[in-house]
Amino acid sequence: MYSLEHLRMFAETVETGSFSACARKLGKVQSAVSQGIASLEVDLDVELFDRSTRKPTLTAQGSRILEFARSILRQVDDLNAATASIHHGEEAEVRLAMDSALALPHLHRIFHDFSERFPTTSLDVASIASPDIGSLVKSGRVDLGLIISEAEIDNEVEHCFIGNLPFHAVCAIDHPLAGRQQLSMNDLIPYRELLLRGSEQAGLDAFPKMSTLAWFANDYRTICAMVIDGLGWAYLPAFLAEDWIAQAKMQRMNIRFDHKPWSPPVEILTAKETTHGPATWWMYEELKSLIE
Amino acid sequence: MYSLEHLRMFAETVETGSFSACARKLGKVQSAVSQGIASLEVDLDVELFDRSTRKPTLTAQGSRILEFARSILRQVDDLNAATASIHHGEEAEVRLAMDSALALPHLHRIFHDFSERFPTTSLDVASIASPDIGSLVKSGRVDLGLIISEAEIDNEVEHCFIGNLPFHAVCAIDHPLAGRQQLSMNDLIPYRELLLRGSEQAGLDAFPKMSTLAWFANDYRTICAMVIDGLGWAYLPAFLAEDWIAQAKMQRMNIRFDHKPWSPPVEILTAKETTHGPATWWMYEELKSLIE
DNA sequence: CAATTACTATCAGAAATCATGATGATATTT
DNA sequence: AAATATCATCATGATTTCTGATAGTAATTG
Repeated sequence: MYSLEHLRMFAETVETGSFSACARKLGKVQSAVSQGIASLEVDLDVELFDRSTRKPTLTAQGSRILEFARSILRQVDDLNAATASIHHGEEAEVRLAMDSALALPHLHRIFHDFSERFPTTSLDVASIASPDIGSLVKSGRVDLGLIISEAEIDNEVEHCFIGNLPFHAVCAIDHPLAGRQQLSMNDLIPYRELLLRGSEQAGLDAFPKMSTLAWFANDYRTICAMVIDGLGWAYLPAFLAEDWIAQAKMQRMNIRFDHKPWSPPVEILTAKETTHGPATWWMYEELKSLIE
Repeated sequence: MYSLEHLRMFAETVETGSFSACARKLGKVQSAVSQGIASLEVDLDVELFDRSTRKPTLTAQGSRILEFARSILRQVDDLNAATASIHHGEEAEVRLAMDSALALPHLHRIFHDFSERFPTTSLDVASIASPDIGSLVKSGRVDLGLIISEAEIDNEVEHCFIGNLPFHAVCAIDHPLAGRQQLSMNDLIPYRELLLRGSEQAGLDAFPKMSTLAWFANDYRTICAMVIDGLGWAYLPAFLAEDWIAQAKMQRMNIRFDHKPWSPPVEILTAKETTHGPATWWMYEELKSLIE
């Protein structure tokens, strides 16, 4: 039966172009490679190289086998990377629950870096409304939570303030409130407000309800779509709203009591008294720089 | 260094639940498996099984490694399938050039069957206008050609007639010719006709040019889009046109001299005096039944 | 409860595999 | 023409793997 060493010899010979060079590279003797390839050829009953020329050249069949051999060796590298990862105490998986309002462009940069730094650790991202995330962290079903803070602080989980996320009040371009200047709270009351609400603690809303009539969704993308459809007005994360404002799909509202964009605090949640591995820790540190 | 046998032992032990069962299945002795797994654990420096219980149970680390091991073994199976394929004389690749007018639904069934019967042989499908295919077959750049016949027969390639493909004359729903009854050839002349034309032999058109003004494309999908856009009328394969007619994007023209759908012959081309492998041969046979 | 069965770990020797270094043949470079 | 580099082959030694025996342990059975 052929072994991984045989496949490695084969691939390396193709790479370097000669048995001798392959042997040097793999720290073996030339005859070892020569015999190794020969025995691989016997095992597979396939002639891999044409030895009639100066340097052994791949046969058509050999190049077909080569693809498979390389593929196997890549997987072996992955396996070795995984064991190295285990030795460094890295987790098999990092589970992150985050509010969809926080899907900032910079987040994708962080995810990308994560994939390079911890290639064998998988990342499980759940997009969940902020109010629901605390209990997930508390129960250990996720490692990290990324939320827009609630009014009260839950002492059973660790909080880390990382900045404020500006929100804009927006409505559709043809909404009755669209053109109006200096809106007061009273002006808003008659119009439907679209709010984020978690599924678990229905009463605990992160945002103040201003209008008498409110509709709820548990995802900012849904709210976004509803605003564009003219179903109501809402506070949306500035980075989300600005895209749509630029496309003239929605419009910022001119509200008298919003001198500056309303910017609720953003926090990372972790369970207390839990030991996290380096990947979770790394992610935690990176998320601290999520906002600007 | 661990070997494929080690990985196989590991995977099989997990599968069967015990070292002994694994040994029976792999035709070894129990102690060989016991030692094999132990040496794998030393090589990786990872404890794969928890031996404290009755039957060895995977550790968390073990299950992480297992995924990689299984993946490697799957690839090894693929490599072995490829060598078996080589031994059966199967080709690494079958190259098919076909007219886009012949992308019948049944063709996908044939491709699917091909992938199951020749899993390690790849298929290269080029969508090329019929007039250009002959020379590709002749020069050996493709193994099989699937064309709508030209008037004259090229004696340097092998022809196999497999049926007739009905064409409908169609135009856009709002085209001037759309509603008219009993169109004669003279009625068509003033309106732009959209024709298929190959890039190589520009003069050799498979279809008669009726209108004074004609536009050309080398792909029926393009012509389809042009008809829908109202750029002209065309003969389209019935199976293609019917989809769009059902969606009221185009309309069949009522032409006096077309009592029945115009149905040019369809042929398979192969190079003369070439030896093809079983995969090409199989494809050839299947394509014979392409047209019902 | 004792006997049986099925399992794993360990060990020493046999068997197989693999690596080494030397040698000869051939092709390329100097 | 000499020097250099390559590959195949071979006998030997090193290493790994397999085997069969033995012993210990947990579950099952009568």
